[in-house]
Amino acid sequence: MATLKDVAEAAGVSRATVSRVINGQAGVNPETRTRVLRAIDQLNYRPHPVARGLATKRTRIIGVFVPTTVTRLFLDHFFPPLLQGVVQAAAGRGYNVMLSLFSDEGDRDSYAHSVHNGYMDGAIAVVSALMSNVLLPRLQAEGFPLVTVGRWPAMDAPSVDVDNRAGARTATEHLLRIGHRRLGTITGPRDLPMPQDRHQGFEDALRSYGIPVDRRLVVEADLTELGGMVAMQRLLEEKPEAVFVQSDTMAIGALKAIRAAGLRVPQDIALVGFDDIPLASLVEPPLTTIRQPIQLLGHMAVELLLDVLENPGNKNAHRQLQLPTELVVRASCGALRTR
Amino acid sequence: MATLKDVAEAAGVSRATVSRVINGQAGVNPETRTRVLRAIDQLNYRPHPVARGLATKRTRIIGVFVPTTVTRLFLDHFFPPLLQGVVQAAAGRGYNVMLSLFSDEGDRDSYAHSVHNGYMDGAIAVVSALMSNVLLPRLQAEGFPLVTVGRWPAMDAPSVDVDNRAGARTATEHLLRIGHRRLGTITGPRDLPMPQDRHQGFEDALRSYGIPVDRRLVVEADLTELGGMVAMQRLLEEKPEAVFVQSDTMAIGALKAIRAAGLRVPQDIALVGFDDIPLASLVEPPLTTIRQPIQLLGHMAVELLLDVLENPGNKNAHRQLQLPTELVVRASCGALRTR
DNA sequence: CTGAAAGCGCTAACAG
DNA sequence: CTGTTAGCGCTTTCAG
Repeated sequence: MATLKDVAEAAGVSRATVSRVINGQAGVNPETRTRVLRAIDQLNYRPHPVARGLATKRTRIIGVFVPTTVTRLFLDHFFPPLLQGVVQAAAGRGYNVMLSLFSDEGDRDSYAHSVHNGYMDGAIAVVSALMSNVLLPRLQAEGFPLVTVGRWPAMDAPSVDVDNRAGARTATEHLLRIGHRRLGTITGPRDLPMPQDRHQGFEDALRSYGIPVDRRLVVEADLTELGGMVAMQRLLEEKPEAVFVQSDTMAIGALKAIRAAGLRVPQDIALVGFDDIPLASLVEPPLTTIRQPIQLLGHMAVELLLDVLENPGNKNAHRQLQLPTELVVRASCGALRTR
Repeated sequence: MATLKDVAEAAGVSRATVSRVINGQAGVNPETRTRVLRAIDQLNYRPHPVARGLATKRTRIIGVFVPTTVTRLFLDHFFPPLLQGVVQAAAGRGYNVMLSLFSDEGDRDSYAHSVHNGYMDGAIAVVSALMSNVLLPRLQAEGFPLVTVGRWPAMDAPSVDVDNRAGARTATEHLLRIGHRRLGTITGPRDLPMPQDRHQGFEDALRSYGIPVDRRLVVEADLTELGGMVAMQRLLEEKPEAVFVQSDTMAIGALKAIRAAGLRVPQDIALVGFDDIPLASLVEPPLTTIRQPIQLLGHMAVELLLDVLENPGNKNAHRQLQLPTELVVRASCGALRTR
C-alpha cells in the first residue's frame, strides 16, 4: 500500500501538500494539485483511516447500540430495516457503522467494550420499551455524542421517534369515522413512554368526538401476543364494538381471543393495530394498522448524530424529531376503503 | 483520557514496560507489574485502539458484508439472528463488528468504501442466493481475509453453511416415511448453489426409497411467496400427494394456492418447507420444516475468520464447515408426531 | 527484566 | 501557495 510519503515523492511535493489535496483544502496551486492527483491515481493511493483517526481524533465510525433483549422480541420487525437505514445513511456521508449489543444491566464489560472501545465518534442507541438501562445516561453524562431511537424520558439526548400519539389518534379516529362508538383499547405497560403516548392519542380521538373515556374499556397488557389474548378475553365482557390495540402483536392475540369466543372480526368486533409488522397482512382478516417509517427513522438518526458531531455548536437544532405514521386500512376494521 | 505515558509516569516505569503489562507479555517483574496495574487502575486507563491499530496494523474490527438485496428478501429472517451470532462471538473474542452493505454489482464506490476503508482485519460475507458478485473474488485475490456464510462455488474461501442437501433429504424422507409416495417439489432457481443442493437432497431421498424422479413433479420458482404460489398452481395438475418446498416463504405461497384450489393441507396435499422462518409456525396449518442453526452459523463464521487472522498458517484447517439441520414436525405434513 | 529510540501514516500549526 | 516540524498513542526492536 502506498503512503502519503510515496505520493509526495512521486509528485515532488511535501506530504503536507498532498494532505491538503486529499482533504480538499483550498489554497493549493491547481497545477500542483493535478500533479498530486495524478500521483495518487498512479500509485492507487488511499488514505489510511487508522492513521488519520489517530491524527484527527475522529474515526468516522458511528456505533449502533442494541439492547440484547430487542433482538429476540417484538422489535425484531423493527431492527433490520432500522439498521439498514442507518448503514445507508452513514455510508452516504462517508461513515462506517459499528454494531454493539449490550445487556439491560449495562454491566462493566459491555460498557468497556462498547464505549471505551474508543473507536466510535458517537452512537445511535435503540431504546427499546424493555430496558431500564444505566449505560446510556452514563455515556451521555461523559459527553459521548448519542442519539436515541425512541423516546427515553430520563434522557434529554437528541432522539428520533415516530409520533406515537398522533398515530394512535389516527387509528382511533378511523374507527370512529366508520361508525364505531363503543371503543375499547389494549395498551402496553402504562409505565413505559410508548404505551403512554399511544394511549394519549387514543384519548385525543375520543375527546375530539366528545366521547368520554370509560375505564372499563381500557385493559393493560405486556405487548406480547398472549398478553393481547388475555386482555381481549377480559375486554369481551364489556362488549366493545371496536378495539384499538397498541401493537400488532397483541392485536393478533386479540384476534384469536375473539375467534375463540365464537365472534367474528370485523363483523362483531373491529380491530386496529399499530406497527404494521409483516405478519399483519398475513393473518385472517388482515390487520388495519399504523405503519412506521422505520428505515427513515434510521436515516434521521444518522443525520441528527452527524449534526452533533460535525457542528458541535448546533445542539439546539433538530432535537427530538418525530416522524409521521401512516394508516394502513385492511380488513380488520371493517372498512375496506375510506376515501 | 489517560495515556500510556501518564501510566508510565505514575508507576515510575517506561512506556515500554506498561505496554508489556497491558499486552500480558511475559518477562516483567511481578512487583513492577502490580505497580503498573495499580496505576492503570487509578488513572482508569484504557489503551486507545486507534493508536494501537496504527502501531500493530491490526484493528480488531471484522466486517460483515451484506448484499443490499438480502435486506429485503427472504433472508430477512436469516440476517438478524446471524448478525447477532456474529456480534456475540466477536465480542467474546474482543473484536468489533463493522457493517457494510454492498450492491450486487460491486461498484467502485462500495468497493472503496467497504474494503479499502482499511479498518477491517477481515470480513464475513453473507452470500445470498441472489448475488453474482465481483467484489468478493477480487478481495480474496488481494489476500483480504474472508469467510463466507453460504456456499459460493466460484470461491474457495473458508465458509460456513448449513448442510442443505442432508436437510432436504431429511425433509423428503419424512414425507416418505409417513406414507406419501407421489412427491412433488418446488425448487429455487436451479442455477444457484443452494437450490441445487436442496434438490440433490430431495433426489437422494427418493432414490433411497427406490422411487424414480418424475420431471413433471419438479417445478422451479424464484424463492418468493408469489413464486411458490404460481409453482404450486402448476404442480396441482400433476396431483402430488405431498410436496417438498425448498423454502418456507415459497411454501406459504404454495399453501395459499392449494387453499385457493379448494384443497386442504395436509389432508389433500402434505407440505414440508425449509428454513423455519418465524412465520412458519404461525400460518395455518403450521409448517413442518427444516430448521437451521442460524445464530451458530454466525458464531462459526467468526471462529473461522479469527482462525485465519490469528494463525496465518492454519489455512488448511476448518474450511467449508457444514452445520446440521433439524426437522421440525408441525401440522402441514400430516404427521403430528413421528417418534 | 527494563529503558531508549524509532516509527506506524496522517494532520496541523507555523513559518516563509 | 508550500515546506518544516511536531506530534496523535501505542508497539517494538535493540541495547543494557
